[in-house]
Amino acid sequence: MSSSNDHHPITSKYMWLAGLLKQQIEAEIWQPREAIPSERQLEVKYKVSRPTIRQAIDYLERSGLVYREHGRGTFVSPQKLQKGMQELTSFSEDLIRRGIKPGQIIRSISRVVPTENILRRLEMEPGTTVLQIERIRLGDNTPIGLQTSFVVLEEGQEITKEDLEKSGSLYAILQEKFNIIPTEADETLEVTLATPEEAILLHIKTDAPLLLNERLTYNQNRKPVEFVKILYRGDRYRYITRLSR
Amino acid sequence: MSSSNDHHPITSKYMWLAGLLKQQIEAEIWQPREAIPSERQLEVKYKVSRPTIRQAIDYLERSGLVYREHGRGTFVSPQKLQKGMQELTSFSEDLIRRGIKPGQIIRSISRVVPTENILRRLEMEPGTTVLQIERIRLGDNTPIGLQTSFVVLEEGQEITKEDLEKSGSLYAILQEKFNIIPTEADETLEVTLATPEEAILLHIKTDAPLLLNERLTYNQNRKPVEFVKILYRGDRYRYITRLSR
DNA sequence: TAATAGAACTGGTATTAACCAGTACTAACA
DNA sequence: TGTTAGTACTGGTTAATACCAGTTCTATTA
Repeated sequence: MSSSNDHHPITSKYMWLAGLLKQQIEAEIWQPREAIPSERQLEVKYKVSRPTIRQAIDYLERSGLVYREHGRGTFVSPQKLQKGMQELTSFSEDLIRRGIKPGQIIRSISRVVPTENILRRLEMEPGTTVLQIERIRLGDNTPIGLQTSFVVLEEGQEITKEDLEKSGSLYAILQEKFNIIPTEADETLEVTLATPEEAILLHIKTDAPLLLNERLTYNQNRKPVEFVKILYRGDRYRYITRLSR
Repeated sequence: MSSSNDHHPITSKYMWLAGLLKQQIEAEIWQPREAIPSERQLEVKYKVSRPTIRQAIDYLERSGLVYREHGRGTFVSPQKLQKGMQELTSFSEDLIRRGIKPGQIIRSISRVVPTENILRRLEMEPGTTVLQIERIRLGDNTPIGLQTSFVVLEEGQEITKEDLEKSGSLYAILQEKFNIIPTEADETLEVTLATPEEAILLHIKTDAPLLLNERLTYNQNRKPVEFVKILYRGDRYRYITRLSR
């Protein structure tokens, strides 16, 4: 099971075509709002049938790289570089994207029986254990957040401190070690004030305002994967997301 | 082929099928995680070709109503009622969904020349005017947010105080009066502290923590439609969203 | 000259037909 | 008895073909 391609594994002809077109769009062969070749033209050029062409363009449209106008053509979306911002991201992917160097201090990592509330949210049987990970998140080497994760793992599936220190990204480990792929998440954000303990860890004053981010993550089949609580320093973090309908 | 369906106008056979399946799913004909009939079975039952069946199921899958497993079948997603939470919503749609009665006090509505910063974000020519709307947002009749909207409107396109008071939703007015449909938005959330003026309007103390939500909304073709700033009372509002990749 | 009909493009929908690729169960085999 | 190979399901991919439905421009017409 070799990789050889990260974003668009060539598993099918339409994915190969989509990757090819994506490359050209990113190389700015066409300007934003400029039309790409019509489906009939692509059909001739790449010698594939129109259904396949349309499948490839469907994919690009869903990814937000192009938009279609009936009777006019298919056009390159403006806003280069912002691609994928709507994607479900991990903390480290998120910071890298903004040009900030991510870092972390792992405070603890152990199997625990979570509170009833968390157990219910993770849709688990009473008495089951989850992996709890407590981390201090750094941005350019200064603390910006306190994170506590509760990860649903079978008996025998374990993640070590070394795994986390090497990769930095929990999502990358889940995918590589256990083939668990987070695909959807419900998030809430609200304002809270720092407790004395939190204040010390984040190098701020007690009662300083914090951004509390709670996230429940699901895999492909809507099974809960992880519940996370992150307390961000109000003065050093801004949450960014993209919505669509 | 009667209507009886509001969200999915019957414009095509696959949409008709999708609506039909959606009704059955919502009527809980099949339990969550239970398989719906296979594509070949549906082909016979509804007398449509498999590509059409697949188009309908593609739509349902994107909507999050079902998920597919290669070699096993297509299954009903759990979590009824949460459908559409990932959608781009207006403030009022948002509150209704949570069972809170939305309300508003319109403080001002007028054409203004916005600041350079906002002009740039809305991708407009210098000197152009936008419609500025200042509102106090209410939840169950108490203030929970201060909202300032900057809406891109052509000369002649106007929205009156009466329009807003009647409908309550800016998005509904944009769609009905001018056929402008917001489809995507970039949002940021951060913590700020209340200025004396903001404190008075929101019935809180100066320097109380607030949740600042900025949103830039785009239409189908990625043209900016609206820039909004909303200051929420930290003690009365929790932001909810859904992410997916 | 201005309005209009139509041709020639664009993407959208639908059908037919094969075959590939996972999954799960069963019957034959060692 | 336990393993294995087969088979009959599932969804996934690709093709060839036809026609529908918007958009744009041009050449004809009044």
